[in-house]
Amino acid sequence: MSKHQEKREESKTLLVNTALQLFSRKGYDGTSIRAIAAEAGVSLGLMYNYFESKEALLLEIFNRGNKDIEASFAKAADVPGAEIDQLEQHILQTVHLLKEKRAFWRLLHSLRLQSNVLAQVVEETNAQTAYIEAQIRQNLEAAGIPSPDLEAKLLFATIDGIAHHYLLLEDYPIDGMAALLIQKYKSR
Amino acid sequence: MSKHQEKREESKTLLVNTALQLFSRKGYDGTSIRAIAAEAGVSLGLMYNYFESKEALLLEIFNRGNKDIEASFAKAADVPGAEIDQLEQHILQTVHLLKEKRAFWRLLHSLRLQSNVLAQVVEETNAQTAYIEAQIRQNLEAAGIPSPDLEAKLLFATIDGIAHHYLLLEDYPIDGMAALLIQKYKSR
Amino acid sequence: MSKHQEKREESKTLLVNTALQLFSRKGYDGTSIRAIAAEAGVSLGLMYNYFESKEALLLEIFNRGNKDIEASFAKAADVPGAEIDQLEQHILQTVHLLKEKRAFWRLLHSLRLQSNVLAQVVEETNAQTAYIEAQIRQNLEAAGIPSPDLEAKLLFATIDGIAHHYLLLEDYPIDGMAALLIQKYKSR
Amino acid sequence: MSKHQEKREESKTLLVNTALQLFSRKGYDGTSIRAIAAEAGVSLGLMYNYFESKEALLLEIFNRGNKDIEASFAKAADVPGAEIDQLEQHILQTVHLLKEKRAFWRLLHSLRLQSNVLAQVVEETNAQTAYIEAQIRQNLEAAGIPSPDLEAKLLFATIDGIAHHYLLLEDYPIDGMAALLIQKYKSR
DNA sequence: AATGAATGAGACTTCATTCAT
DNA sequence: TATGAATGAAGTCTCATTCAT
Repeated sequence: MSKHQEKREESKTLLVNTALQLFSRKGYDGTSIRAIAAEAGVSLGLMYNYFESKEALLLEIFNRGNKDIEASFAKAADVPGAEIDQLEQHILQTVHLLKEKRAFWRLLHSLRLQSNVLAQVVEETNAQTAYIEAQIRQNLEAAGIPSPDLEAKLLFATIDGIAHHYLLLEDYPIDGMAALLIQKYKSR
Repeated sequence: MSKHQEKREESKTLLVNTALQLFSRKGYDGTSIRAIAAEAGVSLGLMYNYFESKEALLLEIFNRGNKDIEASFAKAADVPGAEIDQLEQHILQTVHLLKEKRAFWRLLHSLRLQSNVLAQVVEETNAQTAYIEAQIRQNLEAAGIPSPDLEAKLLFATIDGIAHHYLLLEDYPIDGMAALLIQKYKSR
Repeated sequence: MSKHQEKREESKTLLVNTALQLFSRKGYDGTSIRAIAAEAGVSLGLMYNYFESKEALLLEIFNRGNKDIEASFAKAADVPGAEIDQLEQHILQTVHLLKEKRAFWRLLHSLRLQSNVLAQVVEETNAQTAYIEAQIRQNLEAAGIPSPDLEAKLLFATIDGIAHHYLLLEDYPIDGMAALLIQKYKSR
Repeated sequence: MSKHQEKREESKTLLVNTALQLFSRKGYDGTSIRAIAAEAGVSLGLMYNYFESKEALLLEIFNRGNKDIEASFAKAADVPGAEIDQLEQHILQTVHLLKEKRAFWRLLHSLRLQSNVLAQVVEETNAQTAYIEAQIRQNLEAAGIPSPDLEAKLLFATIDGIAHHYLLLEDYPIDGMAALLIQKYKSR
């Protein structure tokens, strides 16, 4: 990669990260391009050298975020083990990601119900979501649990609910919650 | 009630309901006053005869919504029964409310993470939320379940997660989810 | 005058007086029809039964105010006396009117430079103004003062300046100012 | 100064001057941002790149105007001479300023009685006003004139009245007025 | 005559986006 | 590439005025 491309990549990453922080804190509509540029310490117009529009910037945030998630889960999926252990791994992995990418998850959860802003983004995230749910279902099925479909949905909803509360509240005991949830599945 | 007051109340309710539908579908920021007026079939300025601002309109939506919720749960709380039965009642009641006031819940869930628009509204809803969680904890405690605090948080997160998915997706099997959840608590 | 007409006149006067107070305090542009109606304790629409528009109401205020001024000066003009005494009378009369109709004068002075609001009103007041100045000039001329034209303009400007400061400031020593001004003309 | 800063300053000054002309002609409330932009030949939104609000633009007009006045009087104050000559200088200086900055003075006089729009602006101008009056009083006192306080107020009111009439009327003989006024003080 | 609900033009302001430098 | 001045559509809100009751 040339010096030039490196610098380009650096600026892009700076803008993406700055935008993510602001979108997460103030919301997508509540964050202006000007504010992002100011916070990043670059000029207003620079953003348009890298992104076609505000929405394209958001899209890039999601692309990178999704890539991170995928990578994280892909790594976890390679670990062999009993189905229940895989569920445990999934839960712990989710908690880990939530903590590490809190801003991204906040943004995702805050935009999930705003269909106006995000046809394309929601598509992709829904696909990922469906995939995760399918994996959970397979694990439950393999573990011989009855009505694995509803059970998968239930576990998924529970994880999502915990995530949402963690993102919403300060001092949410997410580790305790994860441990309790895992224990419930182990004790069956 | 005078003719004028009747008309007033009618217009207010029309605006509140129209705004709720649009806020729920397009988001608060994505819905303009003009759009609300057009959808309601009234003039642009009418809203300002009844509400001080767009935010005041939102506040009224929440006031009415919170009143509905309170009334619904107050009625349910009177029903005596074993603690587990009360949990069952609470879950069924929540499902009932979700179905009946889908638009309101969508709005609430979509705004929960937007700290910019909502100091006051969030306050009140959080208070209600905390109260519900406390009730769940009491029930769990009375039923002799260990670590009732985390358990309450877990049940609450699960219900919230189910609600969120119901609000997010078409054709979510919420009744099946509720039944499965109830069964889990009954079988302990 | 019929009972009906009396009541009509009463309502009109109430609106005129209320509007005068508010226009004087908050300015013409800063006072809404709604505010006038509220302050007068009548309905918003009532005003339009008596006045064609907000501007027509202002016009009526000026008509009545001008009538008062005219009457006051007409009475004073009848008093015979030396020319200097007539100047004294004029000054004292003006001070008297300023105190008695402070709100009206404030309104007049605040609108005199706003050509946008008031073609018609300014016309009439200017006519009166010219007439008063002419009278002053005649008196000065009769008293044998040189360049009576400029002198009249000067005295007029002085009186107007005193009036303006009286209307602008709290606790302006207008009586002392009048006495000093009179003394200057007497001592010539 | 950079190219950007130059352009910035140019646009700011263009807007300030255009706004001053329009405010002076049509009044502050009677002049819309759209009208200012159109008259200046720029876009509607440009103003907001330089001023926070319409009121901030007005404030800038006053800041620049006050600076001009201060500079003008500061220069005059340095000239030594008898007290009466200083009064003469003050009067001539005022006339000069009135002619040179007619629009600004018209605006000032038209806003002086509108307490609603102007807390901050009026403050500063009042301070300047008080200072000028105090200087007049000192001169009169030094010249041995009795009741210098009232005399200062009288002279100040006279100058203000002349200014007001000059600003109000076309073809006002302000030079003749100034000469006459000066002569009165010289002949004592 | 009196009421006040309803209207809609127009005001101020924001902000994503363009483009000359 | 980087800058930031400039644009103008669109948003919220105000208010004089109309009109059915």
